[in-house]
Amino acid sequence: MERPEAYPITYGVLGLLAFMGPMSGYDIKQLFDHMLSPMWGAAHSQIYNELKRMRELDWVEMQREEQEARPDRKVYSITSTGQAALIEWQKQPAEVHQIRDELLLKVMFGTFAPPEALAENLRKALVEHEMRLINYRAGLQSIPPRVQQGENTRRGKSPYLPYTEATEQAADPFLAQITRFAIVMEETYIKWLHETLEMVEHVDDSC
Amino acid sequence: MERPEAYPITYGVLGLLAFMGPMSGYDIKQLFDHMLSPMWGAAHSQIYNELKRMRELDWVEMQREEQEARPDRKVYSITSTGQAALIEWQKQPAEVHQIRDELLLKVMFGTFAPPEALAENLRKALVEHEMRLINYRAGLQSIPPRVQQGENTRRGKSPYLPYTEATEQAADPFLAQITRFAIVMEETYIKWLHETLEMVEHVDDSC
DNA sequence: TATATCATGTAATCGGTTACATGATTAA
DNA sequence: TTAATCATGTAACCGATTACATGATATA
Repeated sequence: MERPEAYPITYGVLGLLAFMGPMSGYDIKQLFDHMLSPMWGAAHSQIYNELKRMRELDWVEMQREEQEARPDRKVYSITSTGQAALIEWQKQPAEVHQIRDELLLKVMFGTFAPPEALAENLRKALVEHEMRLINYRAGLQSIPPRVQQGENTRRGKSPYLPYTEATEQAADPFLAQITRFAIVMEETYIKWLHETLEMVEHVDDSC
Repeated sequence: MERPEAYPITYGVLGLLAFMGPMSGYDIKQLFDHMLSPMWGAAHSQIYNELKRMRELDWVEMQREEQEARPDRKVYSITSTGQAALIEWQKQPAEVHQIRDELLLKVMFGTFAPPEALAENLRKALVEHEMRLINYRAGLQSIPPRVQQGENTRRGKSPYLPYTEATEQAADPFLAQITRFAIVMEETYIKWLHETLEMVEHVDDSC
């Protein structure tokens, strides 16, 4: 079997360009951190790599935007080839998710942990996940002001959502559903962390 | 800062040796697939790499077990240096979990998906996650018969769990808690998949 | 004064996956 | 007869992270 020329992260960047309209690598990094953090993470260096890859594939094109006293912005937009690639990707089966959570390993081997050390790790995770939950609840939907909606934007160009006043008014239902995912998963995780912390603290007591 | 000489996967293998007693690389791979799948995955090649790494660190030692008509088994056991490393790891802060789920990317950019393609992916994920749930419910606890419990096993060697009849009788509480994690997360995921599938099918109807 | 933001890239490293390699036994 | 299981490893590749590199402006 041939190696694929693109990867999930590639389509993450491509999807953002299709969804939000033309923007720079820097903008994409911001959006990745704000919108895609519950699904996929990326360092800025990787985003620039993917943009390079996609230019070679003719999935995106670049226009230089000159600025005084700052480095020029390179604004990328999706091409029709890119649009087709995005749809093609949607037709392919998705790789099933594999968790890689170090905290779970530490809990699994909790027998070998000083209880206070494990409790400390659980509390740290609680803080982190509660912060995430707050952020998701505050609304992943709100689009950062920097990125303008161009004519390539989802609202005018979606090939599959019918154009009605309802869909025009409402926030994107898929984005809403992703936000919901992030929220319910964080809630479940947090509840479990509380349970686990209680368990660890009880073991601590009985010593 | 220095690069660490070991990684989560390293401690996954080390933890299994501490928890279950001495075993071969092949056994470890089986256990990884059966016990650690909700936390971390590993190819067999990587497990052999980690064993090599840990031998160099003196965290494990190897004894050859000769067999007729089959390749010799190399049985690894944790050393006292390894025990110390495992405890040291528990004292270090854990990296916070980052999700990388391709299906979520596809849902996020669902506007660009032919509805039937997205629905198909959601149904495939439902089957997969429901199978996982069944497996987790059936009991991750049940230890495969191949691996014997040696004297290095958790029940006799846990430095932090007091030796009582209660803990002796009960399954390991940490393992139970991991099983619980796997179950509640799968349940939440599945519920969300149903919701999302319904949404996608309704959009489909309105066309 | 010092950190954060804006803005784009390259280089080095490495964990993790896939493919390659071998070969006997056993169950469908 | 085909595939799975037992059993261990090496080699190639690559996605992803970290560090290196530059430099102006604005805010604390």
